[in-house]
Amino acid sequence: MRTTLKTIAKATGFSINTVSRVLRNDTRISNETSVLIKSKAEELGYIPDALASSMRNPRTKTIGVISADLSNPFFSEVIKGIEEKAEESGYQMLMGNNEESEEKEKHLVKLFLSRKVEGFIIMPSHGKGSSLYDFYAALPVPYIFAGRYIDGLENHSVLHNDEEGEKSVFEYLLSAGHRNILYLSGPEHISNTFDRDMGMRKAYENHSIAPDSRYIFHLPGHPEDGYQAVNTAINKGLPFTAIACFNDILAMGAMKSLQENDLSVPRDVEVIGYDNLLFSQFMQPSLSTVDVPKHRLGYVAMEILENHINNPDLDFRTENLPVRLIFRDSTQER
Amino acid sequence: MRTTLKTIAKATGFSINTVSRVLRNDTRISNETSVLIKSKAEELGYIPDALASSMRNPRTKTIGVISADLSNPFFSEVIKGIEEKAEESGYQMLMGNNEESEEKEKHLVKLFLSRKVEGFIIMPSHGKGSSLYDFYAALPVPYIFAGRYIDGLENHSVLHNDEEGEKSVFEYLLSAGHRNILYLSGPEHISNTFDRDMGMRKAYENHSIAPDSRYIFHLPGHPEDGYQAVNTAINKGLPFTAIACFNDILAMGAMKSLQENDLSVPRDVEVIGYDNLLFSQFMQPSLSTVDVPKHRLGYVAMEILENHINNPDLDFRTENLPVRLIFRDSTQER
DNA sequence: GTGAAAGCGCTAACAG
DNA sequence: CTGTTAGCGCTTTCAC
Repeated sequence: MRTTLKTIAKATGFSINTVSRVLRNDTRISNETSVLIKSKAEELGYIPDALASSMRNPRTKTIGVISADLSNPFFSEVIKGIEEKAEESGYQMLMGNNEESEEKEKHLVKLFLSRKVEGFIIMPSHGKGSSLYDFYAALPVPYIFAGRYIDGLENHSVLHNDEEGEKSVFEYLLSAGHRNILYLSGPEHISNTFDRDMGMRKAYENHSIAPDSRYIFHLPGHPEDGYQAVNTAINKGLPFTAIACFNDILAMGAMKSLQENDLSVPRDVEVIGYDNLLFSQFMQPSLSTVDVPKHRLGYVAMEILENHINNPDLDFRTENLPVRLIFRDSTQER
Repeated sequence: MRTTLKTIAKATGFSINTVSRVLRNDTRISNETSVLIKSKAEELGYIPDALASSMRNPRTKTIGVISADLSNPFFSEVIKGIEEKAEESGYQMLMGNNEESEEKEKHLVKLFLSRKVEGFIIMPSHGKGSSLYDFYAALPVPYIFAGRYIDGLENHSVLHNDEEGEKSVFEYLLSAGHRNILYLSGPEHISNTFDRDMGMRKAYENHSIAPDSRYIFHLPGHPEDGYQAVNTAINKGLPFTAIACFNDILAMGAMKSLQENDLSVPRDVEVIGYDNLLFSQFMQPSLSTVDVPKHRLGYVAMEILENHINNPDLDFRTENLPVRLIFRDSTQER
């Protein structure tokens, strides 16, 4: 039989209640009693039943974290940030993977709700034209979207200024004189793609140039996609002198294609990634990229969530973290 | 007020019990009743309280997953494998990070136990000379160590044949004629380092050569460590023609140093990594490495854990997954 | 087929 | 300072 408060109560002669109070460090308990009960609890290997406790005390100290893909290094950095703050605040994480499916995401949220999580941090699978607007709007607990947003629920998001980030990339490339820039963009159903495309367009506008749609690829974002896209461009005879990528992983694939085609980076082609993943500084040549504060994104999301948990009436508002273009060896400028 | 079984019972005129039965798809319920109650539950937005349910029904369908570092791409692949099988089996994951500390690990295990997890998958922070032997040996639920083991609890582990893996690396290098091989090994407190060092030694033995301790570095395993170690070797004037690394991340740093020192890979120096992380095939030159079945490791660990949860009397036994040396462009052989 | 009653382990409210 | 009582939401046992 598992040791419960009852076991300890019987063993010490006190009431269950007193034992409970001692173990929660409640006031108004004599020191002797406290010491006695605590040592007995230790002796019996008492493990509190957090589930039973949550039945009376609604604070489960648990949050739900749902990401698109646990194995993606971008998300895992974010999750680490979440974990760090959660741990500091005494929260535990229930984790799941939406596998880029809205159905799966909804299912997980329900499951976690059933487990009485006090709030959610979600990296939603779909943002633009999400079918989950109503679902989220009706959620009984606070929720924060990290790194992405859902149309109409922008105020629940912590973002990293995607528009500015991509704009700075194209400002650099256009100012450097490039006129044939391959743009390996992201999947169209997420907000990041939308915002970065917007940044790209604004940069073109500033230079009074119309972007050429033949140069824009919307890709899932894996290394092979970048590799294929660049191969395709080369085979089609599409001339280009620069490549802007939606993420470092695409850039990795793109560089591979360039190398195989004997195009030198940055002499023949300048390449810029996005995200600043750890490995990007170790590539050959090292990758110029937009630094996204991944760890901080997660940390801040948890900070905000906790704030909302503790202050249910607080209004939600969008938080937008700054990004920064970092020059390394894959660009002329350094 | 939250919708409970009671709410639905009141609304339909049935007893709480009947409602509970219907919602659990228990037998002996008339079809009419079932349909009526289910539609009412849907209408009222009923969310089952999994915590209350667990009080009577000990199956919480939750496991605890503790890893050394969520942001490490190796672990995140493993975790994805765990997640996949867990999801298939209807399990949820409570996740935490031991930050390479045994104290933190123990604390997390207790916390999760309190949450009534049915079992654990752990990537322990320390293996050789762990102080947690007694603690684990007394755990009231099944537990599996993934990728590492703790002395004396080897039978609780799913491993990837570390000794064989490193042996194959050194067999290749020694057979290719290398006699000055830099070995950037891992931290001494984990089992992987111990086993791989053993593999290295056996390979040397096969060739009747004594390994030179000046060539062996035990490092934490970050890119900077590899970078520094190779710089140090070069500055000391230590001659070498090959580098074997404990992981791809170290290899990444090592290659950077080589490139800065105008040493050509693989012409001047052959480099071999370990783990076969995604990015290793996209490095320049692409990295020869030992492929570790990371995803499978997690998947199998969860399979085994589930088996033990369902069959408490089952004996634990070590599972050892095969690894394979993959030749790419950082070695002469391809 | 359905209901009444008991109880999982804990905490809160009240009493003394 | 400590004990008694009630009840969180659910499932189980035993009736009918």
